[in-house]
Amino acid sequence: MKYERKISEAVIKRLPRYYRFLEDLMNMGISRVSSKDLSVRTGLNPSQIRQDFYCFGGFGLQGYGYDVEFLFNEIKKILGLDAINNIVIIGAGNIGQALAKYFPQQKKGFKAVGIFDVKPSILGAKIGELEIQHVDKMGDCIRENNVKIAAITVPSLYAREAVDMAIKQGIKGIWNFAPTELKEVPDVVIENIHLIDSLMVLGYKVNNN
Amino acid sequence: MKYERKISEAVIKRLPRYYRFLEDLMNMGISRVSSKDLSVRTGLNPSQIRQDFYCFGGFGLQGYGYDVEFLFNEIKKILGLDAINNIVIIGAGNIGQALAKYFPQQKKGFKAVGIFDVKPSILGAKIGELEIQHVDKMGDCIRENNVKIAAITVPSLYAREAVDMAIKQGIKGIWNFAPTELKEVPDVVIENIHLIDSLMVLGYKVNNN
DNA sequence: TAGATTGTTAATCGATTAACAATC
DNA sequence: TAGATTGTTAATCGATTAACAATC
Repeated sequence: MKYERKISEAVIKRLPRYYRFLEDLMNMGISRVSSKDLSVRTGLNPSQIRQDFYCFGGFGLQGYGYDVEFLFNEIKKILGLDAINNIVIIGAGNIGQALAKYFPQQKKGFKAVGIFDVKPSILGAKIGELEIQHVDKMGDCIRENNVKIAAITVPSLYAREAVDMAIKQGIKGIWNFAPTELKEVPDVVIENIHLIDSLMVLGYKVNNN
Repeated sequence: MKYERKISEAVIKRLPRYYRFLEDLMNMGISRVSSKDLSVRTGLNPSQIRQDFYCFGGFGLQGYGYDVEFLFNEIKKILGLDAINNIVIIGAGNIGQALAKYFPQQKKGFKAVGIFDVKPSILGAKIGELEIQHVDKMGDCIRENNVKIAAITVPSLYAREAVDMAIKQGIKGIWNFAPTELKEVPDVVIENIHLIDSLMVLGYKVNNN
């Protein structure tokens, strides 16, 4: 079965983009799309688009194209967005609070179920629907809500510690916002959002265009 | 001259990482590093590291390695971090406010000099050192501070409009936080931070590990 | 049926890695 | 000088793109 083969990172990274565009098409009432159409809209090569879907067995019909809703739902399933994905946020600073407000109710398949910190002065404060709790309470929250993903929004210096703690409580995915490289841990996946890095790349391009 | 050749995207994206590691080395008082050392620390292949620096003419000494401070400063110059890079933030929602607090005073070479919105109820509010101003004032701010980069943190629906406005006022780089694909504009560089996409990729990996 | 467009293999392209001569 | 490690070219690998037979 095609699913068995390892899907490359490059392909996975394009899936959310397809997903977004297909959602737009659905909202526009378009029910059918060809790889050529999608190419024009996404800027990707039509061969690449077909190749990407082919990794999962292919979702189209020769001579017709792709059914928008069907394709949308297939990608939804692949990305695991048909289930509830609960996340916890470690660190209730600027970014942590912004995330807590951003994922209130299963926004796009993800939902923040807890935000944690250690700073006494902010414990108990309400961020949207959530209350900032002490990290000591995190283990319970993770187990009760079957949480697999933790967003790390603490200062770099404490990132390692926060990650170790999260993994000990059963977390399998780290969404890291600290501008530091976290050491790989077996069976745990790390996805970095290095804002500064991204801004530096942009700065370079602006100055060298 | 080597600088003239087009540097690939992949190389540029690794530069901030080198920069961060070299800063760490400096803080640890380490003055000399080989590509093999850097390889162990960054997880990158030593050949790749040398190849990357070779793109810019090479910064090392045969039989010795690289001088940490020299290399750090060269990368700093390449990334344009030896100058002040002012940015404006369009959209004073959760993310916009978090960014404004994150770049108060030339943090890592970048400085937010203005944050703009249209919502009357929040205009005038202080975010750290900055006051939320109406977007009508943005043009003046961009010219006065020679701003080249705008962070877009408005809802997707208004992203296109915000970008057009920014470009009209002379912006050359768009740091886009709206979960939408912006159409390419000649002479303007776009760098996307698609938080949802990143989280979806993480979710996929967690479920398929 | 004829036309369209996928699924799938093959070719190309670019990025990563290996190798080693140059040289400090 | 001998050892180390870069600069630089060559080989490998993987991702992208092209081509076209299959088939709706």
